[in-house]
Amino acid sequence: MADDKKLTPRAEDFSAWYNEVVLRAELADYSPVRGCMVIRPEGYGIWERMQRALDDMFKATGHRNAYFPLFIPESFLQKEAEHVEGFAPEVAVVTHGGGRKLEEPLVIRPTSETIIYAMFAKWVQSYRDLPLLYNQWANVVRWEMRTRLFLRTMEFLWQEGHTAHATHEEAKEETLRMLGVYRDFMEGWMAMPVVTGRKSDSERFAGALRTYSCEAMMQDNRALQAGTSHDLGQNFSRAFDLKFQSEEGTEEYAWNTSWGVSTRLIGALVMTHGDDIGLRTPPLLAPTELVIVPIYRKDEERDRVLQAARGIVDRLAEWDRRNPARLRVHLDAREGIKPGAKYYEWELRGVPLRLEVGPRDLEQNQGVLVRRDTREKRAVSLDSLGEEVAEVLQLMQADMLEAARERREANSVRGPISYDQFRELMAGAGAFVYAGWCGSAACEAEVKAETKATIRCLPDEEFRSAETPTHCLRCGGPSTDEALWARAY
RNA sequence: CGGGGCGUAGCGUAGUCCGGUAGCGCGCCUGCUUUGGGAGCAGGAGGUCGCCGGUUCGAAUCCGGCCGCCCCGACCA
Repeated sequence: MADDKKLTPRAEDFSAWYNEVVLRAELADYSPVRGCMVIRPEGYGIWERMQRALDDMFKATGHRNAYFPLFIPESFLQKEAEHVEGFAPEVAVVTHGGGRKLEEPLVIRPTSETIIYAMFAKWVQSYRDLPLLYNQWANVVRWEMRTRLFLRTMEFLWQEGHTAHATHEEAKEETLRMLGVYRDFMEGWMAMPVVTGRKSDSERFAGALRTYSCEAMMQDNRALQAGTSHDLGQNFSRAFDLKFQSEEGTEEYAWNTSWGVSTRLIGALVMTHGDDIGLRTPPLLAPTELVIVPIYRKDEERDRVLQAARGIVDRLAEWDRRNPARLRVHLDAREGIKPGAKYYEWELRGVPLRLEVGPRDLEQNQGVLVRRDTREKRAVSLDSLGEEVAEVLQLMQADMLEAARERREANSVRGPISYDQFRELMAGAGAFVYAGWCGSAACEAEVKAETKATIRCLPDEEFRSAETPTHCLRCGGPSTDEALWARAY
């Protein structure tokens, strides 16, 4: 960094900027173990708020939490052919325990389908036992070659939903319902717009019939897969003998779904909303929504201002008890640090609102309220502060989503595009390109080899272009699906 | 695992070519003065120069080996 105090600008080096924000906002730090990370309180606080919101949404759609073990017998993984093939290369295996070699090695879960459906098989006999709607909050391990803070680490935190149903119809509904829940969360809580759709076969989850995903655009115009929902068909129920007796008395295999989002979402949040000053946290996910910075010169002023600031905290707490907004307020009463230094620090951390309170303000029974997203300053009366703050926070939440949506649309390309134009675009600024696809894996692979871009998804109807593409982006043959092409993380 | 780069204080680095007292900025500690957008002054703490070995009177610097990290590829939430 040329200037120790400033971040590398996004336009100069997006990756460097991202790392600096994560480290300096104290979201996370590198661990002594290669590829692993420590999530620090600032980052974990965001994760806790994500967890709370998602968990409520899962419960509201009928799911219950459970916990399955970290260790899985190696043989379990072998039972579903595609699943082993997909995960074997990145699985960590425990071969020794208690000073002895294990008879059967244990894999550390890279995902829990196998052990969960093995257990489901024990618990399900009749159609009356279905559906089973489970979720678990857990850590998983995947032996990644190249890692990046939050986006790809060898161990990460996530939730994985696993369900079993009597009919494929019901399982399909569940798969799409949870994709919708993710979308609602990402847009409503993270203020991050996503494109939903189905994955192509080559991007499908190992062992799934169909995979659906939420794809978000980061500020470098690359795509980030933010969440996936899988229709597993009967692949795992057959592998683990998850059968039930139907109403008609016949023996049937259950239909499964699984779906997950991870701490990667914190990385998505940074890359969606961060600016050259630091993080910008959407109010609903901010561990602290409002920071109060007292301003004073002399000792006499300090006592007066701090007392008033504490009064404001109390009044907001009181206001909070009467209103559902649940304001999270912090008073920065540290001495010996100038107000300006505090501003920079809280802006780096992404706290949505700041209230400056000094002697001049108190004379007029007001404070200066500053928005982190627009940095707009406004004097507000201390009498109506609760209402004012709640209102601005709500507005910010909406504005941030809208700003992110506008940015995404400004960097999306629709309509006829030549392959040369496409290559140029992918080599340069990047974009979400909606274009035709002939359905062949070969074309998809060639595009990837030539441009590093992949099919992020075959977008759901509402995201498709008004004019359906007629030709494949790569081969020019007849298009069977409109695809969203982009370089991805 | 293939190609490239780098390991010097908590962080960022100079010094390495050409061997000779290990320096700077930020941060940290103490004191005083400051405090409406990153404070100033004074004093101070902190280093087996990644590790092991060799050459030499003498190695951060030269030589050999090893380890680790970063970037680019193949793999991925």
